Amino acid sequence: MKTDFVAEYNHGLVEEEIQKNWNSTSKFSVKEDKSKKKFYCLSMFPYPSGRLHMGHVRNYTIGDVISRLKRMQGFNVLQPMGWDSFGLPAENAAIQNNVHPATWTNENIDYMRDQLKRLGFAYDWKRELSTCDSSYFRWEQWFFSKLYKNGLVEKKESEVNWDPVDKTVLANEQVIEGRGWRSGALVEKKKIPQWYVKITKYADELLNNLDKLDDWPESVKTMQRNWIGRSEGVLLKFNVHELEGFVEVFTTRPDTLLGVTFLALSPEHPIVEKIARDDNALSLKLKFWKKNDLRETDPNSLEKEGIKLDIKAIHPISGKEIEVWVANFVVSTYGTGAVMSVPAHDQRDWEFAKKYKLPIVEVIEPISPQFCDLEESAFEQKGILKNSGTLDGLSSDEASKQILKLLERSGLGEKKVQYKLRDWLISRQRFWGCPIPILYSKDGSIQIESEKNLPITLPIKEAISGRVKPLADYDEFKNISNADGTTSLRETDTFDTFFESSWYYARYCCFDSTEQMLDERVDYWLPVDVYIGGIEHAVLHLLYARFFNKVMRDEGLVVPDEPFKKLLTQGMVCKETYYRKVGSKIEYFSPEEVETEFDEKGAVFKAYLKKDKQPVVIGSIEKMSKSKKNGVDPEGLIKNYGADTVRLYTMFAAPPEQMLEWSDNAVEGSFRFLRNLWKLTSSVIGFEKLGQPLNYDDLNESQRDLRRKVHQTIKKVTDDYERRYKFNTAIAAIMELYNFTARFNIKNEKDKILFGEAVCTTLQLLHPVVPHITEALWLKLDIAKPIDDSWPVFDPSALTKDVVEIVLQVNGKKRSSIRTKVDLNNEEYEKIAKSDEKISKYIGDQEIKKIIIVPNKLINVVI
RNA sequence: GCCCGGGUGGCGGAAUUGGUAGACGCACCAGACUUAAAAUCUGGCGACCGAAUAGGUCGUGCCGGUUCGAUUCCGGCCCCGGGCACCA
Repeated sequence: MKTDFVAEYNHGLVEEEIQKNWNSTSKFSVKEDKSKKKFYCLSMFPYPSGRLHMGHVRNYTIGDVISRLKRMQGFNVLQPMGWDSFGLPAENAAIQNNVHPATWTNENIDYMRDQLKRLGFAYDWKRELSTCDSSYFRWEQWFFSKLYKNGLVEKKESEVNWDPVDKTVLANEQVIEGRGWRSGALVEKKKIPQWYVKITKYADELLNNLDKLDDWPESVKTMQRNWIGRSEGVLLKFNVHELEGFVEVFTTRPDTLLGVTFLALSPEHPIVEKIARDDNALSLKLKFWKKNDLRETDPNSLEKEGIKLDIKAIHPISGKEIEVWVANFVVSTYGTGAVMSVPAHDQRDWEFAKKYKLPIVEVIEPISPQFCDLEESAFEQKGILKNSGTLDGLSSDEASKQILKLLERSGLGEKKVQYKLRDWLISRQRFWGCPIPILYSKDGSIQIESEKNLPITLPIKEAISGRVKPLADYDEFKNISNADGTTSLRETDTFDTFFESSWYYARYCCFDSTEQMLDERVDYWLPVDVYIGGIEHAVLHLLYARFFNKVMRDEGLVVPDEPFKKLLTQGMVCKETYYRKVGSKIEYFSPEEVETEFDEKGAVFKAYLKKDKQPVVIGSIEKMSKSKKNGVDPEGLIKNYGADTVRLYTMFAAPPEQMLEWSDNAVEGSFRFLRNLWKLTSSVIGFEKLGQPLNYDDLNESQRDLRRKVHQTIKKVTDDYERRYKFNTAIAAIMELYNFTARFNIKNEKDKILFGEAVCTTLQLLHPVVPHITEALWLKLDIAKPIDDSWPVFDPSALTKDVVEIVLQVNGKKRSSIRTKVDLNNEEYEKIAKSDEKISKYIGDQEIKKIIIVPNKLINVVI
């Protein structure tokens, strides 16, 4: 390094110089190398919203620490970055600011790319991708046509949220209190044909493979299991003479079949809709229920209601006639949209039966005598059959088998596995998305776009006038003239943006392939070794990506069954809030506007606004957000303290999976540490043998202590980074090493050498977290070998001790401690315990029952 | 309601296999330096009793258990965060 550094730590200068060096050598650019072990470290790519927030900084710092460690350990590390650049905010910004979504998006990408570079992440920038580029999404369109040909795609009618003013479908999140979030219009339920991908075909594999994901958090796996929601049961038919047909129901409790006293159909059930056509009263009631949508109301507070239908169903076993009801508590989208009601053994049915005075027949008795009063509630557990004819006395499980056999024989029932998971609705009526490559002929037939016509791009002429409309409004996009003189209509829906993010991890491996979606390079890099991102993607993105991977595997595009070997979900970044209540409204204040007072212990007990000196309420710790005014802009912090300080603090304040509470004071502390590190390292400049192997014979006690501390720290930090992913404790250990080294007295040449070794090791251990300052200092020390060339390895012989401190306990309570030689035998330990002054005082004249010895650690005398 | 997490000083957090609870950092307090302040350095810092830098008692959400010994294991309860939610 040519710059002569001043004695003070100048973060701006250091980071600029070091980054210039990285960029000019494309240091983190990688390619496949079969001679090296690969490591693929991926952080979830951002939506280019405008600027980075602290959540991004945390996410990407975690990834960078892991990547840099693995690089130092000799792995061939791939760490790419890109942009999830299709999506609604661009469309809204476009309409508000009269710019094209692409313009807005690309400006944001440029700004955020600079921010990422300023933070010094070791990305292979040549692989950068943006999902709104046709070079990316053309392969998505190509892959969609594969799915189409394989029957994994279908178009079907479903109910969606429709905004009548904006004339567009809204996602559930965009419906606020029943109104469109932008137009404010009352949202309608509408049935329109939509494209679906049959994720349910992979339900079993998606579920079963979760067991193989040993390095995924249990919570995420549980969430996916619940989302897939597999349950085994029986699908059975109740004949209905009036309809010359039957009602099908799904049950997980066939053992309760003889307790069925009525059927309950959902308000959207086809039979109900059919009857409602000639029944005004019923039709009105259905409309009323629709208005008070069950899905948006607390089920516990919603009163169960129903209407008896004028039809009867025949019990498949007893042959008795039972009533058929429409009931508002039956969900139309699960199972068959109809249930067999067993009021004695299902709480919901019980409540309904009580209200409408329907019969309650007990068919299951508790196994062990336990109090169960059907006047109070239903008995939902398994037990012993009664009132079930020949099945009486059987256990629930045995009875279930028998009933299934009976039903199968009569053709009225069969075994069935039911999932909560539904097929994935992928069409969106939006402009800023990837067009679905489908054509409709005049005769209404559907055709997939031929491969040679891909990519189907968005009409971008509008860039001039800015404002975008739904794709359906662009005639030149929609109307297609075919070679044979006929005309077709193009599909005007675009893909759900989760489509793009479901396969980007694979595309990074062969980012520049113009001929194929994926090529043989994916075999080298996949699967991703560590995937880092927010827990909010636990189900949606992570389930879709797993699904995509399996379909790509079945297409022969990738090899592994699962895309992400380890998943690391980082916690939110939070900060304290301050507010005042003005009437019913809450007004928030940013921490900078607020002054706080401490009590004598240092606890904050009073806060008031700087400008009017009046008190404000100290609120809870919340996720950083604009509305709570508690956000911290990374850019200002980088300017003031440098990227290294920001990186150090975000890693030090909390373990990655936990919530991180932001504290400006503590950031200052991290900066202080780096400044001190700069000073300490400066004192080593010009020392001999820096970064060289040393001779460790004939060390005195204090030299051995220093060396032991160095090697203990290497051991702990390696384990914390690599196995435990606990960067906070790794940094704490390095700080301890720093404190130890700084207090070390240099008295001779050998001291100097060991001191130098300690400082160099500190820099190496810290390098993944704060790469700029450590590399700058390393260069300043003029060590030939690059800092990131190797990872220090601990020397077990350095850890040995001659003397240890032993804790002396009486009845498990610490009473004394003593320094002894290591590895004494039991008699010696006992002797030590008995001869200790304090211990003998506690023993007095009492009898010693036993002595427990943990070698080199603890002696416990039990009296 | 169900399913996951979690509860440790003034605060963020540590204690990895049951073995010295509070590492590391922040805040706070005191001292040094300074005309003064900031910065920096040194020391203190769980609570209580105590003149104490002597000694002791209590202490990891609450109640109980196992153990020589429990923040850690078991049973019951309370609170907080997150997810799902009339899923038959």
